[in-house]
Amino acid sequence: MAGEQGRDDERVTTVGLLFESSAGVRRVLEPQLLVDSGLSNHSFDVLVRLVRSPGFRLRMSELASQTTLTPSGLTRSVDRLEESGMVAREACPEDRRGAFAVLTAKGQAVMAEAMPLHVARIDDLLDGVLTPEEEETLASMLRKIRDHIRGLGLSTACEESESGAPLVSGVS
Amino acid sequence: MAGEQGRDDERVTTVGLLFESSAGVRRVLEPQLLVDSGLSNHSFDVLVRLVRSPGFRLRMSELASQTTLTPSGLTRSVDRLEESGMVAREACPEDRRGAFAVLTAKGQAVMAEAMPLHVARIDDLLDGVLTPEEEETLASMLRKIRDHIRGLGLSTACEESESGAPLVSGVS
DNA sequence: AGAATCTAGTTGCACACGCAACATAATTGG
DNA sequence: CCAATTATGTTGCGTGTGCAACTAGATTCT
Repeated sequence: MAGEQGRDDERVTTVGLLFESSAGVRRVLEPQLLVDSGLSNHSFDVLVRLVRSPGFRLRMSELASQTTLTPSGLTRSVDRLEESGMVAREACPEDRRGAFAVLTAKGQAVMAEAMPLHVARIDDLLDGVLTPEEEETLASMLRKIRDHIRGLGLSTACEESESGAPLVSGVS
Repeated sequence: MAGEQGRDDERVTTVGLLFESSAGVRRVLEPQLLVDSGLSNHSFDVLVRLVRSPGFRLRMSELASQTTLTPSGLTRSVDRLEESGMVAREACPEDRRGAFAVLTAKGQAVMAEAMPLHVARIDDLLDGVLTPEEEETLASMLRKIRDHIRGLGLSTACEESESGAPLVSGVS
């Protein structure tokens, strides 16, 4: 079963392409973002979600599931953002174990400056590569993939028992 | 230039979607890959390039530029693969500072088992999300992006002087 | 109500990554 | 032919990340 190559292999390639292009875009954009605004990609990601949220606030868990970070990574990321004075933690009145991350005035100012710069960088990078319709198509496909993955068990994985044990030789 | 929101913002979203879907796919696939074959995403990536190369061999630099790793990261990655006995380093006769990474018999065996499993995992993940034509379209767009980025200065960045200094407040 | 279970968020730990500096070898120039 | 420059690959160091274990608060069940 599943021994041939060809159509199956295309999917591996597509996934590889997804990783490659994502990493490539990131490798180009991240240093520029750092120079322009002093922000890492992850920090920017967090701040973007906050800017777009009503009241500039979001629950930690919500933030974690929206960004590409795990809860643990998000905690550290927000720690750093808090140290920089761009984000503040606020207790949640209804759920005393929960916490909001809220954008401070400084955070808003930073983003107000960072966004146009970043948009310009992206334009520099992407102009002439895809037509506007292609970009739209790309976005819609990526959205489908993302939504599908979000629909799976994001938090606690449960269905893990179909193949059981490590099948490949002993690899440490 | 590049100050309004709207169409410009779409691109930010598209790039965000690229990061998100890539990270999401990876978060799902990587643990499965580890259980199935004992390989990390990066290791698998390296091995795939080698499997597809004539003589199962590739120069370190070539490998670095093809994968999502920096030369430094690749060195460590190949170190680990070498410890596991899946890859061996071989001196390059024509260029005595260069090195080949070559797949050992064990490495080939591991990949022979890992590939079908991984393909099945990807099928599980992606089936029903995109039509075959959509997948093809997606792949071709991602390829365009990747190729465009590869065409830029991959190694030593040179054109970095258009905006000069950090423009946003003092952010540490 | 009280115990068991579950959820939100944080931390210890180990590990992998990138950057910058380095060693070594090839290439170019005087 | 020997010096300066460039290219290949590896290491020291700092940092960011995820996993698993943990604390604390909510929820459910009897």
